[in-house]
Amino acid sequence: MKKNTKSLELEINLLHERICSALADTTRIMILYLLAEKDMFVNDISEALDTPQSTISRHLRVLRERNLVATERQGTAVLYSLPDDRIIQVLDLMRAILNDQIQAEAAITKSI
Amino acid sequence: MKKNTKSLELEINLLHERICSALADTTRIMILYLLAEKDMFVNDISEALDTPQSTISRHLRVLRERNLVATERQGTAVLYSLPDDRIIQVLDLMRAILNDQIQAEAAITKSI
DNA sequence: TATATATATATGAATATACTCATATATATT
DNA sequence: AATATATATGAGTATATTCATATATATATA
Repeated sequence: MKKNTKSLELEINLLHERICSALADTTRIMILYLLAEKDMFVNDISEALDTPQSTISRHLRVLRERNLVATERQGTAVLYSLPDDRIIQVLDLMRAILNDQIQAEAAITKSI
Repeated sequence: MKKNTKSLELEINLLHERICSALADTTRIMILYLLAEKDMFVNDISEALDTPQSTISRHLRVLRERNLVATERQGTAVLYSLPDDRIIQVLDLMRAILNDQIQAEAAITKSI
């Protein structure tokens, strides 16, 4: 009987990789944090991050393809929002780990 | 007075990106889940994943550089372990999101 | 209906990074 | 010397990023 270890299911690991890849970009991380505060249109994000609309549009596409952002048309504009707040929990948890790493490193540097 | 929004600190965002990048690879995700179950030597991981030692070693280096794995020499061998279980929490939370996405999609497909 | 606006999509080009494997060498330990 | 691992290198392949530009589509307004 082959043990169907959760950690070794290839298919879900590939999806998992796709989610992580979506987060592996500073611009997309910033977009997600912006959307955590309020829903925004593409141009709002483009201005907030001082980045061309086509570039933001590509990043949004990556996030949309992985269902990390949702869209809703409002008149001529498309409003972006977060369909699942847990992605912010994920990001915050990583930040907590990061902050601890930085503090641990600072402590080592100080003690030398 | 400039508001120092947590979400827009570039420096930490770059570190954040590096953590996410480290997770954005199926092999590394599998390595982390293996190490969540027990500490392992490089050759153990290499066998478990049926992947050359040099490839595993490169992946471990990526994880080590970001402090996502810790090392401890035991005789001639080097034992790898997880210094911070929260990285598994991060991965599990992503899986939960993924599973909900998959189920939502299945529900839509069924209803058509 | 015609026009303007907002966004998506497509394409090309330049650049960069990452992955894999194979192979070789260096280093630490027994 | 033998073992375990790290490190380095090269090659092939693949993917991602950015920007610029152009076009397509949906909607609102005149």
